[in-house]
Amino acid sequence: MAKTKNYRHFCPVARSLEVIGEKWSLLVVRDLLRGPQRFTDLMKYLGGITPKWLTARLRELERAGIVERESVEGRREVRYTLTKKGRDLAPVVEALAVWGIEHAQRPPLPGEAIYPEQTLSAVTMSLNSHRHRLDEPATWLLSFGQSGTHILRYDGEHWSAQPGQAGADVTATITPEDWMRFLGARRLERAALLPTLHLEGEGDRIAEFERTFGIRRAGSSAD
Amino acid sequence: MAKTKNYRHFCPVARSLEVIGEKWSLLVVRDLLRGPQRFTDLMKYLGGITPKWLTARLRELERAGIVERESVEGRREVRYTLTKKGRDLAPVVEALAVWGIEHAQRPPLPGEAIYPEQTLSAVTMSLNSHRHRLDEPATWLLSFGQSGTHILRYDGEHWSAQPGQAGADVTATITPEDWMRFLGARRLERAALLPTLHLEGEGDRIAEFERTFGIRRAGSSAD
DNA sequence: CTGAATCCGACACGATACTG
DNA sequence: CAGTATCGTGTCGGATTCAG
Repeated sequence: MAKTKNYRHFCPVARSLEVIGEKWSLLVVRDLLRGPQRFTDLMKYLGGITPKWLTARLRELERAGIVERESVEGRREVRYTLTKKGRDLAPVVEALAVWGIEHAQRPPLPGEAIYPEQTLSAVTMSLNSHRHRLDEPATWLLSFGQSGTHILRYDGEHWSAQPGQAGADVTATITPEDWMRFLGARRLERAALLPTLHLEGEGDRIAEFERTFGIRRAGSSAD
Repeated sequence: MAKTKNYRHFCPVARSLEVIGEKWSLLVVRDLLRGPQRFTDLMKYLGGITPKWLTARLRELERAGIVERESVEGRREVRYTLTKKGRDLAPVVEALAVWGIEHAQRPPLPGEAIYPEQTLSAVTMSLNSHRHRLDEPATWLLSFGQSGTHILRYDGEHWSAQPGQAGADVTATITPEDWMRFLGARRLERAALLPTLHLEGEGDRIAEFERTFGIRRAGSSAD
């Protein structure tokens, strides 16, 4: 890494890119931002990386003080965690997610790795970044069948997402594939895909959900 | 580009990196964020890029709708400008600059390309990002000898920088090299480098300047 | 002097297989 | 589960050349 990806600029942007500009590096950080992960978890989320390169990236990130490697006592497991330096990369990942949602979306490709937690994390980043507000706190449950359930929550100020279940104001039941297709669509096409979400809840709470995802209203949407 | 830097994830972060994750791409955007530039301007600021790769990156960024190429009527000059899609990358560059200032700084290497405008742009990003405030608006003049003069301005809310001269509250006269060394130093070492700045102005305005650059006070500094 | 194109070598990376 | 090893390909740097 130090060889070719060396800009020799006295510029913090160039310096940052020298550290985390290699292929896969920022995606490793993206996945570790959701919490500690094991080697095979990362392999799964990064779908397509070879073990050789994941090892290489993790070693580099470790040397750079971004990632910490913790061996679980007695077990063969290794947990990778972000240090503070690593967590401080959150704004970078967030900015990339926001830009990607606004300017680089496309429908999912056939056979593409599909992990709802990644998209939900991106959706919350975008909503927080655009300061999207509701009139009151809300809890939305997204049920992806055997791919698990996730909660998208607005606490009156910030948005957050986590795997799990809870009493929800709105429940969406949808396959991961259809969810991706919905997110990958532009506003006008989303209305047509709305039935695939099978929304349940009170009428005005459903309307909030739809507005948040850009149905029938411009501006302040997760696009 | 489309070959190896293709993640096949349905994730906006991965999508963004597919578009602007190649070497040099974001640095081209960094320099165009300060305004339109010609091919040779970019060559200069990117110190080290080969014309072949600058051409390649500009073509890719053009195809991606991030950069626009404008031929100046009658002349051979070509001006490269950012589109809205390109300007929307500002938060990404900003986040990288902030992280780089906080976690990847180092003193300038000998023979390293030195362009004060790049560092000033990064400094304003960092100050704005940390919401660094002064009690009143301020205009600071940085005179780099034959490398030109630059103005760092606080309008009571935001920080900005531009090349040029103006009546200033504080004037610093310093070589670009010493300025880089100052910025590359950690807080404790900066105090020692302070004399190289040759600050002029009223006592309390100078104190503001010093506080902003982390002298004698922790927190809310450009570090 | 500006805005490129061309050839070549180094190494970053992908695909596949294998191991403690 | 958490990696190594081997081999082929693509990306990039360096030097040179070229047309307005």
